[in-house]
Amino acid sequence: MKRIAESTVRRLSIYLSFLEEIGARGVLTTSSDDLARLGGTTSAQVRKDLSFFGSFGKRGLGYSVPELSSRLREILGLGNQWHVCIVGAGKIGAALARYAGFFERGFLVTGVYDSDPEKIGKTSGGVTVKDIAHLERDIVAGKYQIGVLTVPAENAQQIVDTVVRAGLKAILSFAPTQLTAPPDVTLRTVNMAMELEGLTFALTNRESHG
Amino acid sequence: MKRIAESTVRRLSIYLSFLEEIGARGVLTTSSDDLARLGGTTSAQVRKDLSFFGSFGKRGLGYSVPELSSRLREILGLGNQWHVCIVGAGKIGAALARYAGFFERGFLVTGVYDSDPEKIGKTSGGVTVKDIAHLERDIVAGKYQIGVLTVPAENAQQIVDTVVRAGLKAILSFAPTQLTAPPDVTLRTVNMAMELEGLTFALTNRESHG
DNA sequence: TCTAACTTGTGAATGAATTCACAAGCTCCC
DNA sequence: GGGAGCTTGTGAATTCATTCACAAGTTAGA
Repeated sequence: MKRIAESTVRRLSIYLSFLEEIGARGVLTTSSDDLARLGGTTSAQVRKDLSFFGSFGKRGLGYSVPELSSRLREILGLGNQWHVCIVGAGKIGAALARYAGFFERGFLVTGVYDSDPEKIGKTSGGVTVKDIAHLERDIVAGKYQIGVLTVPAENAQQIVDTVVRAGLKAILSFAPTQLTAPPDVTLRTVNMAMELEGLTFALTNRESHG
Repeated sequence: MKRIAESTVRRLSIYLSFLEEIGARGVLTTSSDDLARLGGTTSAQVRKDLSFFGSFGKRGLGYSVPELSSRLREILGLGNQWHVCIVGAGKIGAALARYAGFFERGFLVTGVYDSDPEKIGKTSGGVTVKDIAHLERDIVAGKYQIGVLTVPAENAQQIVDTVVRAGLKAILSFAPTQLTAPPDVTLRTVNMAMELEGLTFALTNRESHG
């Protein structure tokens, strides 16, 4: 398969959530134009994005909402359930652990880890907090496919190294620092400071803003 | 000024945080090569990114850490303090409100709003939760330059419309839905579901992963 | 069956971002 | 002062992503 751009995958997510929304309202058919309007893009872009994976529409008619939803879920790997561990039982970790949206999409938060003895053994978002000393062992045992890191910037790289060594291949980090992982590991970082700086940059430099 | 790509701005943020880190350790000089290694990019990319804004280095020698830090802070608009309101006093809103990293970078969370009477009047992250009915008035009064939205997907677009009407020009949303705003408003969305789907896509389709 | 009205799927064209490659400039040391 | 050794800044080349434009396929109705 040809390499797919990250931007394409992001748009597929957007299309899917739109499809699920209109599907729930009973809409049976849609068009690349509809999908584009909601996703803030163009119909050509929608068709090109989908064309990387096959042809799912009918010329003259458009796309079947249930069918395209199901194909997109499959492409995005949402067919099966994924076991997620959260590392760092702070406020954000707790908020994520109990976030219902995850569950709906097939993500099961089945473990929360922390190093603070004060937190270990207590519950966070319906899950008992485990000692981070057991994290590596649990990953090796195959308990998780995805790790979400909500730890301070100082510890983040070391934890990435640990979970990677244990065999985890997918990591989502909320630590405000740049991290590195081997190429066979997918690592995404959400950095709030960076997002805010994107805003202040725009606020400061908008003599001519598109 | 030429239009600057969002990816460039993101990298500037990375460079800055690296510069501040080594600056705190007393390092006085660095090179595009150092900056590249930490930022996960190339030295040519670093120099190109900086070249959009001027020339800050000395050939043969590199960059002065304090000087480049200060120029980047200026470019990113971090010279002045920014007043931030958080809309939605749930778990994530509370976590953000008390996040110290914001303060260090010059972001002051001076207002938290919610529509739930149970929450109004209580404190969240050191700030008293205000009635969302007052939000528009407070923005019009110039209390905030940046809004952070941690509200359910269903309400998000309506709140965007409200704060935009009130004159806010910079919005960071954590709602798991696609939002639209006029072109003179900078809107960034962090969508956890989308990030996780990026991971499951990679996990599912990695017969050949670069 | 034939035509009109649509909408997809996709090569080709364009546009944007990254990488290359090297001249220009700075420092150090003899 | 002059050469060696670095590192920047930047046009040119390349790679990657988006948009264009239209042939091909589908439906509906006469």
